Amino acid sequence: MKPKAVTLKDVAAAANVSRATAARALNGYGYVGGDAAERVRTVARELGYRGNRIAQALRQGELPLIGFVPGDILNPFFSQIAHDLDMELRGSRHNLLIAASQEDPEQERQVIDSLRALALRGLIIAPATSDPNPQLAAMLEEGYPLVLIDRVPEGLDCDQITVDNREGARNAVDYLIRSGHRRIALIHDGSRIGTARERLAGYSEALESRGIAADPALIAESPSTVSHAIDATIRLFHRQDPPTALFTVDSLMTQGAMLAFRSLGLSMPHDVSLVGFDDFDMATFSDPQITVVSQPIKKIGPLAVEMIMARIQGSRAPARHVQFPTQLTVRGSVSRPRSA
Amino acid sequence: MKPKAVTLKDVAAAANVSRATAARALNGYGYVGGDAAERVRTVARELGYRGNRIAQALRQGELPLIGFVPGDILNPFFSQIAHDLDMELRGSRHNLLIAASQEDPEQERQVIDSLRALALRGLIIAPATSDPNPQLAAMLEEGYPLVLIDRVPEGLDCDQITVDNREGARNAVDYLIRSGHRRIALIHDGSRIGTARERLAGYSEALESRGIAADPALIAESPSTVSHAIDATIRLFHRQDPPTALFTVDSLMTQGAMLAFRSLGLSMPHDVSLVGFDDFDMATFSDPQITVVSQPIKKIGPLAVEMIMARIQGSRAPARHVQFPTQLTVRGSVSRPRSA
DNA sequence: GCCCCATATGAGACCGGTCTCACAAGATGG
DNA sequence: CCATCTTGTGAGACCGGTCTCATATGGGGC
Repeated sequence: MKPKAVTLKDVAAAANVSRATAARALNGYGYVGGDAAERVRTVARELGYRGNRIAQALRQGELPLIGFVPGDILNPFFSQIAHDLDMELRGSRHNLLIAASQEDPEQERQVIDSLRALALRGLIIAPATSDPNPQLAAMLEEGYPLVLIDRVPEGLDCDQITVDNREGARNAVDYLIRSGHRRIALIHDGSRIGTARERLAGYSEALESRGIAADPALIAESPSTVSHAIDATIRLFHRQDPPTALFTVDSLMTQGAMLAFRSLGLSMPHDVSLVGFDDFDMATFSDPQITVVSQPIKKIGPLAVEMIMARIQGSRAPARHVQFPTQLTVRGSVSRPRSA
Repeated sequence: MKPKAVTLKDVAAAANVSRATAARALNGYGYVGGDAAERVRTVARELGYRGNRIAQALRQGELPLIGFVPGDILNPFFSQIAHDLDMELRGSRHNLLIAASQEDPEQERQVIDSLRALALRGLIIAPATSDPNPQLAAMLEEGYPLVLIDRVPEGLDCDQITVDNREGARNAVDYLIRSGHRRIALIHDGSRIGTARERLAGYSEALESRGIAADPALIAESPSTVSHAIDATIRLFHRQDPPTALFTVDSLMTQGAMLAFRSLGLSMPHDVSLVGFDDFDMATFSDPQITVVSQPIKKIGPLAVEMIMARIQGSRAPARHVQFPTQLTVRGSVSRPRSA
């Protein structure tokens, strides 16, 4: 009941050699006699010797671990990325430590601190806010391997992978306009999360470039949850002069809008058109299927691993800023407005 | 560019005390003079001293890490659990290492091996198969803290959390029978995964207890992916004498069935009834919403943490086998068969 | 036969902490 | 005033590896 793991010393003793020789035999470096090596390997197998990575790490400085700090693993966007990181990292014999920030800056700070104490080789983070972040700045300064995904704090020149939120939103809204809509509503969380801000900006740009005055009454702010989004949608469409189309800035809100339309008895695309940012499974399960701005999620994980590995291997290259374009995935939730 | 983390030695030197005293001051044990302690703490703060958990772990044997080996994090079932584990573990100042087995026994073996080398404090595993598992048996034998969830290898008396798959399936099928169905199809993956087998058993029992002969032609086997399930469903309903109801053993298959029905032009519940095992978001987004057997997913994570922590704290109590009951969540996807 | 070098091996430093133990003071007390 | 106890502190062992360096041995070249 006291497992007492087999150590190198045990193996060395059993094979009648010194720890140094045993280590050489097992790790295959330096000079080792053929039969000594043989003996050590046999004994190690028999004893069930299993190296202690902690000791190795202590000597060499780091554990083969990469940390990932998503906003929330429950979000399919992040669980896809977590999955890809896990797969990709396995190829480099690293393991993945996941600790969600719950989209809370303070929790994020603590989580990062606790991960750093573990002497991970690097961290992949989706920062909870786009406010300047001294903690990350300090790590970057120290040369700590760091890759930011999805969102980026202001003024931090760090390896990062984002998508072109502004353009994606602009395209989506422009598509609605080209379909004949003029009264296009928007739901966003007024959050610190930069992505939402950029999507809002894209919305405004699209309207402006087509000479449509933005109506502040059509812009709703709501926390990013399905139920809040339902409320926000209902409020928007309960007006005497309701919008003919809606653009939602994330998939949770899109789901909320779908449910709200159902309860309002509005049918898509006949009564109302909908475009959401971010693709999600349900978008293809509803009837009609939902037109969305899709992001190349599957490219993010592998690229993040590539970036962090480069840093771990000591690359001092200037920070890479990769911004993926989005793509408008046209499905069935948009048509010309009835009245138009 | 060579961060050269601040070590205890640096702090001790700067505070003009020995490492021993510095350690005592920082960790608050043993005797330390008031002003020495003060000095050490101040210096530590100024230098940005951050303990090295690896060194601590080497001395004390383990890192404050728990490993989690799910089948696949993309599966919402597992991402919910991962999320709960992460949250729950934070309370005990532990971090979560996630490495998916991809439902592959060989990969599982390797993953567990690589996690063990990291000297984690314990492992929470959803075994990929229910075949006897010597690796896990050996770990158990050694007294390694281990908690199994969702599935359990044969002949392993280990802390475990499962749900009553057989009863859940029996209830679901019985519900269909009580709704007047006689020709009830089943799609399962013929997998080694025990849960699927138990659900199949529940299906058979329900039929038998109502005196309905099971028709092998109504039992389809398909890998557990949406697209395979679509094919399987189509094959089942292309028969000259199609079933009037379908029971699917997991949420991916349920989704596949929904899509297949749509493409076949069958409308639920009018043309066909559907009950799925495992609740999922989309089940409430479709029209009609899907009747499912739901599992108390949110209870699993917290309980798993409780169990593993007890083992880590040295509990030698007999293995706990917790089996949660399931609940039939009746929604709108079942009605009396047309013909009946 | 002598020197040099390649090969094989062990001793021991080291990584950064924790912790035991010995020891030096000052306080207590009889 | 000496013995004893309480404090405060440092030296150094230790965790389990890695790795440098010194040493031992044997073969080849001259």
